[in-house]
Amino acid sequence: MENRVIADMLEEIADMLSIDETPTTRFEVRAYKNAALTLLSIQEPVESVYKRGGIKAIMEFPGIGPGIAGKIEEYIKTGRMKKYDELKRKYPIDFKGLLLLEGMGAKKAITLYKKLGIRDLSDLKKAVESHKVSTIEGFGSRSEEMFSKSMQLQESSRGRILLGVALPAAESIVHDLMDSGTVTKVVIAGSTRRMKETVGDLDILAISKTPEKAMDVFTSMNDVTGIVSKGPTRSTVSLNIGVTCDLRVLPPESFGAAQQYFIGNKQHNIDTRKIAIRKGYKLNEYGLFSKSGKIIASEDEHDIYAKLGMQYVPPEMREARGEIKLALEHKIPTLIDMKDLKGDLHTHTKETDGVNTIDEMADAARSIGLSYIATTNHTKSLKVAKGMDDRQFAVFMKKVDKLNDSLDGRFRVLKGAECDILKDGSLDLSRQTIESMECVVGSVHASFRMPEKEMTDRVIKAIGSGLINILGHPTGRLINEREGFAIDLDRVAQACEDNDVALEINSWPNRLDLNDTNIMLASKYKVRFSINSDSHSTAHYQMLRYGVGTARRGWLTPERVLNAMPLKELEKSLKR
DNA sequence: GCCGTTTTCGGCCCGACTGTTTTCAGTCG
Repeated sequence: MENRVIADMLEEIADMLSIDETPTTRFEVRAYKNAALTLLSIQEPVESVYKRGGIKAIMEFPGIGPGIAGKIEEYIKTGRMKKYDELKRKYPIDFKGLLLLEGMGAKKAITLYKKLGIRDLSDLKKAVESHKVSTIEGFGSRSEEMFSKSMQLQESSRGRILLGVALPAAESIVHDLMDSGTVTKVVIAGSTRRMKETVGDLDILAISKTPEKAMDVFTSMNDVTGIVSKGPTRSTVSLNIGVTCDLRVLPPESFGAAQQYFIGNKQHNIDTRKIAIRKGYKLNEYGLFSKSGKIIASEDEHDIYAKLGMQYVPPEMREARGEIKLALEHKIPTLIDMKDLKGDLHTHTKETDGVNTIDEMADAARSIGLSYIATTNHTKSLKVAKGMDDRQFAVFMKKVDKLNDSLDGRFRVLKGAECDILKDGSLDLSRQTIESMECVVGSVHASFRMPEKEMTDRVIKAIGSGLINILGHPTGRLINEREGFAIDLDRVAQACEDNDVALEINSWPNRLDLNDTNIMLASKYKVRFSINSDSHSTAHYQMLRYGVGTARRGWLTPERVLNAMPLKELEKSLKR
């Protein structure tokens, strides 16, 4: 059972309690919401926490006390939660679906249910189409329009877009604004800035002497499909990629505070504000203020953290996963950065399903500042990708030798393969072929649907073979397309530690596998990680930044990253 | 309902915008 299930129930309890608001329920509502947030942020299923340490162990988590822990226990034991059921009988509403809509909160949802019997999105759609919603007190034609627009947007985008779509889009907006000369400073904020794997909307912050003109540029960009709202300080547009984008124009003196505030995430901000309060300050999006209202810091984010006695927190870490404590202790690690990458250990060529020659791949890698790559074509069982057999690899490796000779030490191509880990855990090439290679990625590409134990045993057998250097895309998930396969990552990471095998962070925006939380989980073991592009063309190297972003979200330092090593050191490390 | 470097009672993050009002509730980030 996923923690999300229980978190959703707690969230709904909060929604339903919020309707009969009294001074006491107001904070009860907040307590349930906080507990839901906590559940979403913990990696271990709360069910196994409970099995291990009972109700006491659940109460260890912040925001979960005896009341809510008791309800979680009840749900784990009986599959029901009395309080939830009682409230739900009173309000049989699909809060989760309805509250995704712009301008819809719990109170409006309940009003719509009481007056019109609306329980879910399809009810609401009918009511909006027949203009019944605007007959209700407190709702007007604008509300109707907004709900209608929001439902359409949701249908077309189904929520969130990939970072690989969001970041280039945000960068292009930044570029357009700078180019127009209407802004003097502009930055990306929000989950895009935190390099979250999916993004629900874009946030851009700017300083402008001519806000109206900046907003004109913003709302008339090519990619804009509609204007949701437009004002001098804030405008929102819909983009053709299926999400909305906010532009906020800010006074220069509060640009730092605004960044701190709009980069988020929400819980990180709340925690930071609490630190401010403890110090007798007040923190908001305009600055850090003393009790008397004197500005302590505001122009520069770094100053704000410093004045709070904290180390600067890189945006990718701002997820309320313990970074606040580290910042207070001045123990924020120096995270891996793009410039730390010396090479790329997972690339393909036209011999299999790539589009470029090995010469072109090497050349492109060198031109972005890398000093080596491993060429890792697919193996024979992956027929769709024209996987190669032992004989074909022998021929190809001669070509690589020749290329390396001609490069004369200016760049190095390591011979390798992305070798399929077959159903029984054996490898898709002969031992002899693999032993003649320098860097081998082992990957699961078929028979995904195995029970967890079987899959874990399969992968661990490959790790223990002493023949692979890197476990490729370890969970096999495809964001918004396919769940990862069932695998016990603790056991896999332990096996990697024992056999000196690195775990891949695959940089494809629809993979990002391992993801941030799995990186944190695996980091408990003495394993290295390899941030690879899995390039199938020279253009794909640019995806490395998504892998690096994900590694930073997982708090990785360069020392833990295999391909942050200089070539000499790497070669030693790859010896099997 | 949760929580404790002013604590086991009395607080709980905060400001702005929107639509619908005529002074504000609800929603959002």
